[in-house]
Amino acid sequence: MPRGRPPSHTREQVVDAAIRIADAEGLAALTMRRIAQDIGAGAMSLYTYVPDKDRLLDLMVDRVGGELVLPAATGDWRTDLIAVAGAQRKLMLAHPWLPAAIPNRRLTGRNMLAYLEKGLAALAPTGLDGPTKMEIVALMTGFVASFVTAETTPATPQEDQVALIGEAVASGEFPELAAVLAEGGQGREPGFDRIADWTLTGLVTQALAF
Amino acid sequence: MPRGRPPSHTREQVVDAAIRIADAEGLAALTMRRIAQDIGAGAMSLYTYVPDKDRLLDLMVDRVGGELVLPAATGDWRTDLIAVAGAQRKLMLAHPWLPAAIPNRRLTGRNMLAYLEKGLAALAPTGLDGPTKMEIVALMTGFVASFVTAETTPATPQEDQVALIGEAVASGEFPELAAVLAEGGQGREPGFDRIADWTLTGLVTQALAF
DNA sequence: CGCATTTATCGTACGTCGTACCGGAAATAC
DNA sequence: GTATTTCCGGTACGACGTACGATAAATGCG
Repeated sequence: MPRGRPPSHTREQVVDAAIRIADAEGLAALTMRRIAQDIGAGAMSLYTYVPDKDRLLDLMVDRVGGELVLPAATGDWRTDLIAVAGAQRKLMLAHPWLPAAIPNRRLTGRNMLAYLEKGLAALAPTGLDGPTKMEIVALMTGFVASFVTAETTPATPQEDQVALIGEAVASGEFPELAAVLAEGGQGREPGFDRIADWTLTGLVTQALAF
Repeated sequence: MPRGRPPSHTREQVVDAAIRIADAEGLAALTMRRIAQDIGAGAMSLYTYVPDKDRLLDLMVDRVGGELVLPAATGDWRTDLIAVAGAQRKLMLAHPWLPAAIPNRRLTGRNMLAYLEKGLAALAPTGLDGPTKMEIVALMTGFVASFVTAETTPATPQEDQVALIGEAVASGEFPELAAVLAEGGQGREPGFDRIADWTLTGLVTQALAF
């Protein structure tokens, strides 16, 4: 039997509440007091379950990492790799704070290791060496994070930005930019699946050709 | 002649001091009070030159963007694009806070527009449509930022991480990861130039093939 | 010159944050 | 009972961004 006063909550409850808040209101709204309030505890009680806010973020990242669902590997690296990227994007769209929270957190838990494992497994048929496979998985993660960040940031065409671009184009110093803007949206943006295919296929193909 | 009390400093001085601090001590050490102290002013005086800290970050990003130096374009998109990526990496290595500061700041000033222009110019010979070129430049920026972040983060092999990986590998649930680790460093990490070449060449090649 | 006007300076202060500290509460072991 | 262990959470500290407003320093006008 455990000695001492029994805990009123669990680490999981704390992490879940934090994820719920971050999902709904963003990372900026995620404060220790807010989490405590959500689970009906005093602010300082959280420190029974989590050493500090930074570790809590680690735990959040690893926890949502467990939500990654992937179809069974087909053995075709192209298909499998794109599937991993797509699953990751889906995860990041469900948890928009994720791209901002990931950067420095290398391998924070088993779920992140599992993700890495999936990426490596998808690349296994290519026969690439270990460091290259690691690099490609890391690159893929970064790429997906960048894409989703751009995707979820509402494109903010602020007045001052419009003015800036307008006069820049008018100045004639940015001919390529002017051409692209003049062209309008006729080319249509490529979209995630196409971009992911280009990026990953291109990257692996080049690595193999080397 | 301007009326009123003349300013004791300039916006440039404020931005420069901020960059100096961020370069030397990181973004976390960049506080308004610290900047003010550095230039010998009261904290609140800064607000004469800058509306708030967030705009100051915009100004910092755009300012260092002016340091980008590129060799003359050769007309070969592969060479030119890699040159742009390399210059951007150099910039980020000189200002390690840059990758963290860029994310949401779309086109904060003329220097960032100039960077975009360079990227588009490098891609001009490919004949790709506007949106695709824009996407590729954005992807390139994100990729370089990811790479430099990984590069400048001191790889932190913390005890707990080592333990985590150790037991994970021992559990047998991560065969691919185990294989890569067992393989040792024989494959040698590819390095930026190689990676950039693979990524960009692969990406453009795939886009062209479409 | 004096005086109104304009602009910059910056001390004080407020609200918020992460979290150190520590007395009190709640459980078990003896 | 009492000692021991563990968790709870109020209070408080230092740091942050920055609103406010009194004060200072310049010009333009009489």
